Amino acid sequence: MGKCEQCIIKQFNSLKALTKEELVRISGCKTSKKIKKGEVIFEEGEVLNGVYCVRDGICKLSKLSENGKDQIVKMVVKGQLLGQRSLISEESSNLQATALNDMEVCFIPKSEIFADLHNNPKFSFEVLQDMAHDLRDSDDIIVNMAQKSVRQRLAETLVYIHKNFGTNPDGTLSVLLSREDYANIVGTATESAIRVLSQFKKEGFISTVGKYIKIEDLASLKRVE
Amino acid sequence: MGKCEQCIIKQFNSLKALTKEELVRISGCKTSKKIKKGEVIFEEGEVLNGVYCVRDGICKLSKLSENGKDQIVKMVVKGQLLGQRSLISEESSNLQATALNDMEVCFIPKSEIFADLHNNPKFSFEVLQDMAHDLRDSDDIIVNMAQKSVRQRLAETLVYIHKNFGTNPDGTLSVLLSREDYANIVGTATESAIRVLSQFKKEGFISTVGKYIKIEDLASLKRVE
DNA sequence: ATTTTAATATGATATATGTCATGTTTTATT
DNA sequence: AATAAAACATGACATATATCATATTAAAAT
Repeated sequence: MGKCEQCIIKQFNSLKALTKEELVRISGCKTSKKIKKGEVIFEEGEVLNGVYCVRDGICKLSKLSENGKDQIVKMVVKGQLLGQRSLISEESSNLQATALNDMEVCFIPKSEIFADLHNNPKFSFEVLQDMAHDLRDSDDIIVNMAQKSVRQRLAETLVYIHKNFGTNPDGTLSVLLSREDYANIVGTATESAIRVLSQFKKEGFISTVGKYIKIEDLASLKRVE
Repeated sequence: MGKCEQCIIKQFNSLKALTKEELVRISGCKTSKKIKKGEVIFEEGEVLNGVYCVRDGICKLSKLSENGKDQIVKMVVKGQLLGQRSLISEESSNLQATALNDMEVCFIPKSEIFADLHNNPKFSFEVLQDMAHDLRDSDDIIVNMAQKSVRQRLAETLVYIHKNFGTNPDGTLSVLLSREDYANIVGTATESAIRVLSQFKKEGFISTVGKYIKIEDLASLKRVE
């Protein structure tokens, strides 16, 4: 099992603020885990006893609505921490985490994180900044949900995924989502998401390579009204 | 001007984690301010040089959407801190704060807050918990926006205001919002908000006393489908 | 007190989106 | 390879909500 002190992944999250000694200590009690595509990492209502540091892959965070739909609230990729919010508020998780492709994560027990949060102000400030950033993102999502059309939201989702999660060598979006996933991000019916994507295809904004989506006209997608 | 060490308000927010000495120091450089109903406390894009501790009154945090509507994302009341997210991320504010009634706030300079965030882990943990809580709320709002009807969202808004901001002696909601405000919370057209509120009145779920709304049947409002 | 302005209310209609049905294609399973 | 099961696609129609128009009422301003 790899050592946290030497792991590059930590550069991308708050763990970078830890000292060498703290990392060695954490390294000693962390557990690595492989998670298969589609597997649930934790469920809504589950009590988390630590955080996950995502070494590879991507997952979705969703919340079941009363109408039976599973609204996707956020996606967490390689480099990011997973479960920090629930850990800090010491409540059970309000979201379910599901792997969107094969993942590799390290689980760090709560006690270790808490120790560092209380002893290393640099670390807790990093976590604070992280959450402040998430909060800003949430505000934007709320405004989009409330004020924009499905067409606009879907266009923005594609642009967001392109920008943040990148593309494969052939230019297709590296994250593979089902039409239902797209619907659950945007907050619409699966059929509506399908229709809008078909429309984007007709308009030449996107193309599809098998199940993968390729953005053909980013500028137009950004301009969608 | 009152002293922070003796102020009861701090019991309701993260400032309670500060030591007596820290409070005395903050007390020395804070400034009190009265804000009239309708006044803007800070604008979207404005750089905040500190946080506000709300001693009295209530304000709305909103974000202007491209379609010209001003989506209300959160309300901040007496006892809470205002502007902490922007302060921590060291970005300009992504939201505008507007007083919903006459307010009394204390402004605490950024340097003081930062000093304590870096030196008092109890304090920074309190702020962390605060933000974790806000994040959870945001998740819920996103799901509601995405999956519930205007009628449901408006019913929930009334229940939320009733529960969190309380009532006047005559039972009316103590927070006075225009129909436009309700529309901007729920993310709908003003006319739609008016229609739904009229409907609630017809159904006997609420009544109105002048501009004030009184909840007559909380159970039914909670059950609105 | 009168006028002006803003807020609330309601009808008529347009539009976006949801729902249901059905067909096709792709992916899994035997 | 054949079958079953998902995922994707599209039409027809229902419904929620937005928009525009126009009253009515309440609050400000003169």
